[in-house]
Amino acid sequence: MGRRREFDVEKALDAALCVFWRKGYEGASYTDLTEAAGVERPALYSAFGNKEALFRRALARYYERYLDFIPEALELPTARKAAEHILYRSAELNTQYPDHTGCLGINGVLAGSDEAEPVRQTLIEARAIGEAQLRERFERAIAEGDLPNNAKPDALAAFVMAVLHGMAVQAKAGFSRDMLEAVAEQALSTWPTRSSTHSWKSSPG
Amino acid sequence: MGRRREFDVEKALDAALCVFWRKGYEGASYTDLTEAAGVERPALYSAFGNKEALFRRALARYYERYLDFIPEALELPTARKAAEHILYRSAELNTQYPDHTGCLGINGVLAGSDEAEPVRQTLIEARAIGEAQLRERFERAIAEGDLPNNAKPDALAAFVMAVLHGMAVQAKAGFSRDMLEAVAEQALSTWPTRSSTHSWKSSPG
DNA sequence: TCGTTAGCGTAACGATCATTATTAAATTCC
DNA sequence: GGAATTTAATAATGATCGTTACGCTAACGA
Repeated sequence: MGRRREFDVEKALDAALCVFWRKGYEGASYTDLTEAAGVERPALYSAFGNKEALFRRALARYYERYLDFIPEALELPTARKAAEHILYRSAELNTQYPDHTGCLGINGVLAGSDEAEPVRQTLIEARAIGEAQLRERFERAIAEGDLPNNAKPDALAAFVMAVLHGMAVQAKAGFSRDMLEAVAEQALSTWPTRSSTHSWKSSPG
Repeated sequence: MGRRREFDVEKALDAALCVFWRKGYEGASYTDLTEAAGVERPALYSAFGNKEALFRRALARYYERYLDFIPEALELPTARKAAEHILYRSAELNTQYPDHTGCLGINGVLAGSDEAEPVRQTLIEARAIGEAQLRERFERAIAEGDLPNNAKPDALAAFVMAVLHGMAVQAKAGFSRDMLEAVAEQALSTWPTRSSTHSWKSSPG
């Protein structure tokens, strides 16, 4: 009995998911969410509860709709193939939607409101400067013969920076120094293989 | 001429730096900043300008006071030693202050206000679940002989997750899919060396 | 000692935040 | 068809946000 709902709850959730993905949890205002969903404020509240509950619903949907490659990967025959699948599919997911790049989980606490955009740009620039310094150092290393000629200094610098960012996120998640150093050691060492020959040249597809 | 300042501007900046480090840019309210600095609001405004300018000052101070190991590292004789120095010193920096873990630059857009702490915890748990799944998969790989017995599944899983987080941050900074795939490839490949023997067992100190 | 200048501190500004009372409209049951 | 009940939509809630008038106090030059 009673009046029936006029808007599609699933569509509204998808719209909210995209807003959270782009602006993060705190950066997404309820005004943003209602405008994206095309629904008035009390309608969203009655359908999902408060903002936190709505975000949790969006996060769950994100895992089942966009992070489905993780359970896929875990069933691949080798650990190497699993890691490969996750890394490459993540590279795709992080870049395929120009208006909400990155990962919802990270952006949830990494992105912010529009007013903070200048500060975000400053941090992005600072990050890029550090990476450029590292790349130049690696270019010098190639010239000095300290790195092989076929080494790619830009990819190497981007990789080290990625590990740095990853460690920073993990530290905020409570990782100990020992664990972070294990990550660093892994980044610096070769991937463990059964045979001691380690001549993979992986191809994404 | 006129009255001279009663509070130490440097101390106030240090206090603001710690608040930004812990709560991020948007998560740090002016009330938080003034309370940490032990200074009334207009005093902070007159000394630094607005919140954004204060954050930029804090960021500059962070680079010169805490990220001084980066220029240090760039002067080391080999690229490998440079990367090693940066990674291990970063592991230390990210964990040595229990009340403001991680990196100020990342936290600036990753941390948030206290009200969002439950959501942050949810994201941290979701991250940990993904890492645990990966670790279990790698444990199985060792049992199946697909990974060597001396492989450390927890470190390996943490490493892959670190690269994932790093890629997410880089995607938010505008990286293309190709660049992210280069990062993934680097993570999956061995570190390039002059000699084909790659038997580093690095020690942090 | 007096006028000028600048920092201090209270208190308020307008804007926006997430959340909800409240009233009007629509649908089902009796 | 009237009563019950759920949703829609307007508009307001109290709180907090970053920012700033404004009056008071302290220190300097004359």
